Amino acid sequence: MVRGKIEIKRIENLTSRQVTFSKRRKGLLKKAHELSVLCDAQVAAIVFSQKGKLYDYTSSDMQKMVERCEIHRSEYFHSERLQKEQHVRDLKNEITIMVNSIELLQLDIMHLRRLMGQDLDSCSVEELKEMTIQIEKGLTIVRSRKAKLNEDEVGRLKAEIAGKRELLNDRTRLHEMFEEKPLWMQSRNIESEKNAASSACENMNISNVETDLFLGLPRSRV
Amino acid sequence: MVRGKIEIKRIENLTSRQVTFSKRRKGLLKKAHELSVLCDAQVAAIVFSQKGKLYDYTSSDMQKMVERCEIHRSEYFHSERLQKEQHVRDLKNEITIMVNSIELLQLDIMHLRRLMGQDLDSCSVEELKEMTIQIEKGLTIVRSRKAKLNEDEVGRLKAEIAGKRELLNDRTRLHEMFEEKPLWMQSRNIESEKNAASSACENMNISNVETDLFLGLPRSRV
DNA sequence: GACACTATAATTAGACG
DNA sequence: ACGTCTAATTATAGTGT
Repeated sequence: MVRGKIEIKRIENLTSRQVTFSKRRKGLLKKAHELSVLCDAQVAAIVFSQKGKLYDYTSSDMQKMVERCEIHRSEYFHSERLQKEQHVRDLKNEITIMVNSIELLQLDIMHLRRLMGQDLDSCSVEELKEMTIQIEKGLTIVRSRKAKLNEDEVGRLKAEIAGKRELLNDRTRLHEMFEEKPLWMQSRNIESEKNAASSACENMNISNVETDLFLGLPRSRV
Repeated sequence: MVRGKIEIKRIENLTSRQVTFSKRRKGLLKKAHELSVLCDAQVAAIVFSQKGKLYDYTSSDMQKMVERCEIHRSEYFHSERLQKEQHVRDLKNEITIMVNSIELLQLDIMHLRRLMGQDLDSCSVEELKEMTIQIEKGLTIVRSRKAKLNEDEVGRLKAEIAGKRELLNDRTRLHEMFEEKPLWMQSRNIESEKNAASSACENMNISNVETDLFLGLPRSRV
């Protein structure tokens, strides 16, 4: 066999292959380095042995570039991650706050429902006593509010009637001044005045009765 | 100048540098290929020209490895991302449900609060009338519940007293049978019986009065 | 495995087209 | 920008230590 020349195909002899690997690997990395220096280029040469061991050359620019890329990627990844984690934390906080709100509201409702006569099984006599007082207070307030609204309405109606009566008086005086009193006018006016007065009285009585009733016994209203 | 030998440092002449880049680059990639074939190794050689153009060689194993790595990474990234997005969606759904719950609870509370006499300004006379009826129903239920508890208590106490009295009678009879009646025993027992009876009576009276009052006028209790 | 030696193959600088 | 030629350099297969 002529010393030197070989075919480019897998070397079957293990020792020979390992030796060649060592020599040529060194040569490759050297050439990669020479190329990057001579020509000012970015060069990377990476070799894994069959056993998985790594041998490599990377020009400084290449290394910087790869590093920068990695840093960028990991920084972006990291910041995106942090942002999302913060978002999740915010949502969980919101949920916690809501759970608390709901619990408070439910307590509130439970209390109010009991005041309306629901779920009284767990209440003691003392609690029931306290609740009765609270309900009565509420009832008093609702009733007085209703009474006030009714009184306001009565006042408004009275004022309306008073206004009409005055208008009527003015008209009558006007007719007297001109001594023009046709029968129909006289009788009609007196009649309407009577009606207005009595209906106002009726209204007043009704509202008074109602007001009295609101402050009195509930049963007596039926 | 001796033809051939050069120093390993940046070639200043542009043309010369470009020529050398071309020749040596080709040589490097060829050597990378030869190494991978001869020694059955995974080899990658990557070169960027100054203009940013890429020239590379990667042995097939290397390429597969890199591809597999990328696929794995992107699959993992994708699945992680999907999982997190689903989590965020779940949290948002939870919040929506809670917001709805809170709104419903608040409506409930608003109604119940009005029944307890708060925020009545916006209520019409008709609404107030309806509310009064509701409150009275609630009040009746709370009162009858309280009355029932009190009656139960009274029943329990009466039974207790009856039991004690019987026991006392038994003992007295026993003493009569043996004609042993020391003064201290007789007096003490009668006294305790009296106390028990009177306190039970007191309780009964109070509960009767209270029950009557609850069904009567609120004002009359003050 | 690593190193040294050496004959020979392979690469390539410089020049020219 | 690329191919060719040529002399000289460099890399390395085979061998031995």
